[in-house]
Amino acid sequence: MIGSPPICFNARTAIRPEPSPASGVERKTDMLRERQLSARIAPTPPVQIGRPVAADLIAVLAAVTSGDPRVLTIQDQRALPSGPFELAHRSMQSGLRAWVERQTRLPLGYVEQLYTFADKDRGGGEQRVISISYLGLTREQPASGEFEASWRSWYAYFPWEDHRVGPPPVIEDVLLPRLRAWAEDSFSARIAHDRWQRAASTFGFDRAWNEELVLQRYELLYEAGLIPEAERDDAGDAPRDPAAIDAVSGMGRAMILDHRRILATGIARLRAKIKYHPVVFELMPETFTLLQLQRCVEALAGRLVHKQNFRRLIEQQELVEETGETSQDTGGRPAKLFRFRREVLAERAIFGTKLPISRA
Amino acid sequence: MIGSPPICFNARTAIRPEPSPASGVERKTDMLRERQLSARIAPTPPVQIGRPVAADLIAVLAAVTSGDPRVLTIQDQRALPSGPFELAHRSMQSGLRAWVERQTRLPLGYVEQLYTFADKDRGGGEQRVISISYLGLTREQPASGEFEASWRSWYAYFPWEDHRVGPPPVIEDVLLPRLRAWAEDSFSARIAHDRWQRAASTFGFDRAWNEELVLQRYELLYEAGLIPEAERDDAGDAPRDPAAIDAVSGMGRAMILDHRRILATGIARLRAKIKYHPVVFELMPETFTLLQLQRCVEALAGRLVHKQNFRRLIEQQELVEETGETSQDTGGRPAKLFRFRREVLAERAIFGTKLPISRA
DNA sequence: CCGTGTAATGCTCGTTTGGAGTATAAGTGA
DNA sequence: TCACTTATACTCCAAACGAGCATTACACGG
Repeated sequence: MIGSPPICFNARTAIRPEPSPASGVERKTDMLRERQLSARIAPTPPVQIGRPVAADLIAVLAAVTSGDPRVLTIQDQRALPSGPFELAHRSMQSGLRAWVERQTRLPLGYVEQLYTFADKDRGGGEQRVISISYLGLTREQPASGEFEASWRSWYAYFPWEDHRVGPPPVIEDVLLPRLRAWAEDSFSARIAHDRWQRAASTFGFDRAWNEELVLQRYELLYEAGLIPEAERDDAGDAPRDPAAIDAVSGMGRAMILDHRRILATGIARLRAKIKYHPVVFELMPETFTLLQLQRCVEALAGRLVHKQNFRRLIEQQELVEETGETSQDTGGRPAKLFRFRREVLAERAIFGTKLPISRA
Repeated sequence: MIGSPPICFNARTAIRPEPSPASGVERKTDMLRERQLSARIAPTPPVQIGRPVAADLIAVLAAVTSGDPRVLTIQDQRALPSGPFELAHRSMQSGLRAWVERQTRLPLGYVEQLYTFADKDRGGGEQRVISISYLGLTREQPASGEFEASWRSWYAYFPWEDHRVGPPPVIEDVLLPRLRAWAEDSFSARIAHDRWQRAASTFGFDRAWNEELVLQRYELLYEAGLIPEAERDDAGDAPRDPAAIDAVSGMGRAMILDHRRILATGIARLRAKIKYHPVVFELMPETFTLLQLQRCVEALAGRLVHKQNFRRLIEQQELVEETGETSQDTGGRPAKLFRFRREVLAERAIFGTKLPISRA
């Protein structure tokens, strides 16, 4: 990547628009700037442009339905939706948004770039593919319907990530012993120690569980050869029968290419984000009870939250306001209905919304 | 929890999690995976490959020399180094690393992807360019020498970001009045209010200064038309005379295209990162005193730190170990020399290195 | 040799957060 | 009516944090 050109640094002049990596939410500003920029004249282009590559977008679209965090999948739930990068749009972000909304009729409340990958030969031959992945949040009842897409709980792909009812048995029953075996199967005691160290710290064998290490855990399992995708790659030839791959007990459902890794990246990002940015509301219906909100957060974080503290936090931050109505769904004292105070998005530049996650 | 944009809370430690798609530090895992993936056979390229585009990499290379945070620039300090994306390397990250090390002879201790941009019309006609930006940290005495590259304090580009000796006068003397004028120059009182609200919160007129909002501040100034680059874009034709652009007092040195924006992204990312990940050490020499370390952090954060608390934090986290030697450079009691305990990188999967930033 | 300047260090304090627990109120359904 | 479920109001406590005071150690200049 990056070429060898001795001293060259391109003197390109065209200006690059693009939505803010920070705000995620596309602002008027961005649009504005983009329009202006595209009207500009590029003064001095003469730069050797890199050789052509192909680019496409991959989306991790998340929603939470009845306490279950879901992700939109295609191809028999083995792939994330993706599409070619088109020039038609002002920015990739708006392009992604338009594309998703057209395909699924779901409004995307929030879009954020995740990561850009470059694989050698994917599409064959000389051409290289660049994949730019995005995380998008949408409301409930996805009603995707249309084509071959379907929503699926992301814990189907990462069974070890759901700690809402305590640590999943699969960790101790399957992962722990296999990771230990992997660690011990090393050339040196040093490597064995390091391996075990990593396993213990990412899975919390020796400390508290950290729900944000989704990607690290996946990568560790991959490296340890416990992930079907890894075996497939190792083989160097066609993947084994999908059914067989899925059959690898306890390791979760496999996906094509590195889609599962991208999904892990998205989950990790989202779990981190909800702690300091009020994005959860993008996943909630217009009005909701505090318990519903809490359940949503718990679904994402994969762990429980202390109810009283959760409420204290939400209230003291004035994130929501009462609608005046109440809901008496789940038998029990009726709960007040709330609505997200969108004003806070403007009020505070960036702030931390915190999540009280139980230690127990 | 939750949320979307702002929720306030005290400027205490606000530890911001991070969109770290991975650890940033390239691990064996990554290499491994990439090799495997490239050997893999794509089962069903579910995706039509997009039309060819050009791609290049842009680097924000940072170092801290004698209390000054520097960035590597080219073209008379008006551009960030960049180069075409080539297929020669296993990954973009390793490509970037190799390229930089070859060009500058600087070892990159840490590399992290920042953001990927896509422009319409840049290289002319049909072809579109994708720019993938990276943040790289390197040791002191950059000794770039070689070609037209030079290190430059990043506060030359963002004069309002250095609060180490208190808020820079430029904020109250220049920015505040101009932003107020911009806010008032709106169609509606509502817009005026929103504009002022944003200005006040990002620049801390009505609350504490938040050093992480580098990008938001830059974008705000851009939107307000106070940034030379914006005028240039607005003009719709060739940029004005560079000297004239730089002359815009108080607004910092301009750069080509949106390089300054990318730099802002890098600074913001770094300021956030040092609070929960021990990356500062990548900028330090092999051995150092705690005061030097503190100065480095202060240079990056653009604000002072409480010395005693800083030490307490560093020690209790066992990030460093004594070398046994002392340094008696700056007249005063000789300071013990320390060395970073690299083991911690392996010990803890991710942990928080916290920084005690003074409120005063 | 003493006084002064500059840092390094050690310790204390009071406040703020954040995790947890207890108690009580207010509905539904059997 | 009771049994059950959830909403809500408070209280406690300990760790984390921001700040300040006091003391120790050197270099240097008279």
